[in-house]
Amino acid sequence: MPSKSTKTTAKKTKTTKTTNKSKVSPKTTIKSASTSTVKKEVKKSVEKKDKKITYNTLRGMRDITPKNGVIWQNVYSVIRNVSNSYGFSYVETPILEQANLFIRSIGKGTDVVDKEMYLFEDKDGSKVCLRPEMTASMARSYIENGMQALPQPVKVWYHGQMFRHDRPQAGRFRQFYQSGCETIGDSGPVVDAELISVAYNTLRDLGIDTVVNINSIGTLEDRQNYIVELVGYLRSKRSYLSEESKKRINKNPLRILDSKEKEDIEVMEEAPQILDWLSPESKKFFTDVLEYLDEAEIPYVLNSKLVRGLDYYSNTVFELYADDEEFSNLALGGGGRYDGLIEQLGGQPTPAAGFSLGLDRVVMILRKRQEKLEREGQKPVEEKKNKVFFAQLGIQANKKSLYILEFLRREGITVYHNLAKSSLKAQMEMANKIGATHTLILGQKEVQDGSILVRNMDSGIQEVVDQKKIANFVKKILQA
RNA sequence: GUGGCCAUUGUAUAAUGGUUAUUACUUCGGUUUGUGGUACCGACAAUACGGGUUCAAUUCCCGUUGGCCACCCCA
Repeated sequence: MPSKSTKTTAKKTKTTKTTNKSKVSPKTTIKSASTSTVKKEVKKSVEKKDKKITYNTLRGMRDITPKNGVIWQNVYSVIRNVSNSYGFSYVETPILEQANLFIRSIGKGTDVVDKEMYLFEDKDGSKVCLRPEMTASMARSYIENGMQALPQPVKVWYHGQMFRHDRPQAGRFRQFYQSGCETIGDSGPVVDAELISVAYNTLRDLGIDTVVNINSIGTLEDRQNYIVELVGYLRSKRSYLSEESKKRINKNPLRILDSKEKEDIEVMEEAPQILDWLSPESKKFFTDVLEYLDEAEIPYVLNSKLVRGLDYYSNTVFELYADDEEFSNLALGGGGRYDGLIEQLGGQPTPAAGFSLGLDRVVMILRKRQEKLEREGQKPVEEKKNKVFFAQLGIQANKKSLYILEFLRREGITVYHNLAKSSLKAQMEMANKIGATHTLILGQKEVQDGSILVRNMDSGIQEVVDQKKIANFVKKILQA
């Protein structure tokens, strides 16, 4: 990870440096404004000439490097397995969308739309934006592709980059990765519970135990009634609220519920609870969801202050937090039901629910844990396995190498190699560095014999193996 | 968007208002030709950018950019 700042260095060459020094050397002691300006201008031009232009990632964006690649692939693989086994189909949608899609669905007045969207004009003047989340895109895709004609509900999963112009922070980036599931076309509470179960178990399979925070914000009608009541209460306590929350009374009163300000927390203790304002149907729905969770043995906490910032949610809302003090402030995922969204975006009235996981945060936790283990001297699991390196020597062997590698690959065998190196010594060094337990050596002699030399890197014992039998021989090594 | 801390090679570091900016690791090459781990030799590689103060700035000051962290918000 970038523990240090990115280096955007303009690299001066040595020659530049020396020229600079001599140009600015104190020999020239004549004090005159004009000469010193001239000196500086000369210095500038010399420097600029030799400066290498370097490029770096934009703020809040980052590379996934080979060092972290393994862990990301592992995360993807777990997500794929879990999502597929619950019957979700893989989908993708474009990163660039019409801006209005998000403005209408997420809602004006939310920070995501008002402050954080990567919004710009396309060449034809239309407003487009980098997607800040996936649910609206998926709803659009459902309508546009006529998925109401598919057996309902349509269950999909995805992963991809989202963009929000936020100030970067621990576990927060401007380009961030989300993976999630959406179930569109079924209004049953079991759908909500299943989604929570998928989210919960995905994280559990990755080795992260979580606690589900859950709440119901009812239907739009429930919520409107509640907001009237809440605003009334807040106005009566206005003078006790924080400055920030005073502004929120009109703009976004629900947000005051989860404020972290001391004053606000005190005021909110007496505030009306949304659960008391749910219609009987909403209440029933919520208790049903909870019963499913109980049966599934998924740990959850009722959190009446959980509201979530996107307008399209209705009834169930939830967030998952790591059951680990070190990371307890970061939501690893969240979601909820959004029964009104498809209709709002121009489709048939269609119930739906979904969740997404913040993969950057998941990876961050996994990486920190791995680093901790490494500090304690434990080898990563990967390095404990047997690894095979292939080395070649001489032109004939070198030319034959690609054939052998492909032959082994078809047998499902992974071999590390560096065909660009010619000296055996250099290849042995490399084999050692990557932690190979065995090295296959193909030289002039072996090409003629139709054999391959197999060296055990620990014992140094070498065996001559017939090329025809090499695949099975290597398989045995890798299985051991 | 607001605030705090920070910025020297790929990584981790040392030093200084004034000769060639330290050291280690990594990378690359070598210590004679078909054998790695150790040892030895060598090479590449940095003061984020812009401006100011100064005879002289990597060092002091300001701005910008970026990083870390918190708020806001969210995943």
